[in-house]
Amino acid sequence: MTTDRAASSLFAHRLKAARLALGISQMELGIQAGIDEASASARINQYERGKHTPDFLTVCNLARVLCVPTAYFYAEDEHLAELIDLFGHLRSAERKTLLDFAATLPSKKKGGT
Amino acid sequence: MTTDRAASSLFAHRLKAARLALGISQMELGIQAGIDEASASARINQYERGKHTPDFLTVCNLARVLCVPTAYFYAEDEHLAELIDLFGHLRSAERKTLLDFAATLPSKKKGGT
DNA sequence: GCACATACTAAGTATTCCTTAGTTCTCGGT
DNA sequence: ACCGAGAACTAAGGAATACTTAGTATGTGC
Repeated sequence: MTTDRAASSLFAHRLKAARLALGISQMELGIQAGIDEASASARINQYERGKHTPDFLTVCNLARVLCVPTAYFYAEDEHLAELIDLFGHLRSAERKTLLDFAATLPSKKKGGT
Repeated sequence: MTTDRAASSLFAHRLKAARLALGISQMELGIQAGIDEASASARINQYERGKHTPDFLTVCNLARVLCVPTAYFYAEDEHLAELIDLFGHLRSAERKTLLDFAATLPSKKKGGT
């Protein structure tokens, strides 16, 4: 399993991908996320290179700037990452519809009652 | 918005809920997640009370024990948390089905093409 | 009351992050 | 080729946070 090794780079990878999708610089991302202008560039770079990991509040701010749910950064499964991203762009009614549909699908185990 | 305040307790809340759903003690959860027996109880308690936050690798281990995707702990939206949990119990084929269905739903903005 | 399991906490040590100050890389203009 | 500007990237130390240890509280059955 690559879970251990991937753990340190998963967040970094998703952060960089989301930033490039928006087409802004590391410094700009940091500033818009509320980081001091003097350290924004260094910090975002450290995050994207996997050198350091931000605390949860910072991740929330980054997610807001990048227009993805916070959970997106922690999705190990690629399909799950996409699903979370899509969910973030839905209205309340469609979110409910999606959830209801998911509940109808057969689960792997724990058949329930 | 309660995003800021919730940030510190969101992980704690979801961790406790998932542990209780499994019906194991704080110490047992910690031990099964690979934490030293001597500090497992204290650490899990600190996590559930929002006193401290574990690093990403530890979160992955906790998720494995608790049978939820890692991203589940970071879902701000309650519906999203449920969706992630359901996704975790699906087989590969059903995951794809769910993702395809999500893609058919109308998105909030950025109508795109 | 006692014994045991579980939950919880304070405090010091250990570890990690944030800030600062800078270097390297890339590219467009001349 | 050279220069300048913006972007990416890095080392190192001070600042902040988590982990370990040791112990206290709470609840339950005997």
